[in-house]
Amino acid sequence: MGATKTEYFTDRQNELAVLIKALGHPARIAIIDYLLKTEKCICGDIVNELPLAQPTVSQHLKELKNAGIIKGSVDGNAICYCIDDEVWHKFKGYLNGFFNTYDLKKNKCCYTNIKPKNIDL
Amino acid sequence: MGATKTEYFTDRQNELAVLIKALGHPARIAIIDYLLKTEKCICGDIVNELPLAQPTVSQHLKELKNAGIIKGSVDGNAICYCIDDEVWHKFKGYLNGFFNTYDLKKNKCCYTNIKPKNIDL
DNA sequence: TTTATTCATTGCAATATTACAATATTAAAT
DNA sequence: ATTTAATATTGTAATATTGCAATGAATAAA
Repeated sequence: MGATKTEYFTDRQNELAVLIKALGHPARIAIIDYLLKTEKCICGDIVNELPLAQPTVSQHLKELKNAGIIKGSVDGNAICYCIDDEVWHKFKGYLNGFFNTYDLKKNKCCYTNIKPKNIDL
Repeated sequence: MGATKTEYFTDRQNELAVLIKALGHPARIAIIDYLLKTEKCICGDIVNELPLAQPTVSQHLKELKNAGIIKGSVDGNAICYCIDDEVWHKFKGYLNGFFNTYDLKKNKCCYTNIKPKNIDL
């Protein structure tokens, strides 16, 4: 035990979980924030921007890269990291499916619609 | 060391990371999938739907509840879980900010635009 | 009031994540 | 060739997550 049982879930569920999980840390949100707001996607700039040591940032970049969300290219002495267009749009599509489904459903939940007298936990 | 340094990040980065992290597991994606597709949001139905033992599902439900994504109400002998409308929309708003920013940016990344001759890692 | 039923909690083992110092690697500059 | 600069990797400690059997708590049914 201890390891996620990915074999029991659908490909979509696993793929989406990998992408979402990779974003599920404030440092990695901060990295994406930075890549979205600046033209400078050099690793050293990201390291300077974040309040973490260089190896820690490198590790977070690696996780984002493993999930496919960012990609890196050699730029002389430095590494340039940027968002992977294809993966980003796939990710966006998955999430749109999620959130649009909810809108269609119009929150027909038992708490608000079926059992109004129930006690909130 | 070992624990996330939340104090160094913005409230938005931390809040978003908590929401995203809570979704970052295929079982929890599956739970939300189920809540989105059915009217029956009874805990036991979720347990039957998932390929995991009851205590494990209970724990996943607890994590989604702790993050605020779902809420539960007592329904006699059972517990009814459903998506929290307010949190869900806040979540959606955060994510829209993310993905719309990228569209505006039009992927002006060093790899594709600035340094076309670089080698992909 | 027993006896089910439903769900949560506890306790535990396995595994994964987070963080960083120290070190390695690679390319640029001298 | 040596040194410098940028980034990755390794090793390690602390912490968190995943999963489940066993047990507990609360309500419903008998």
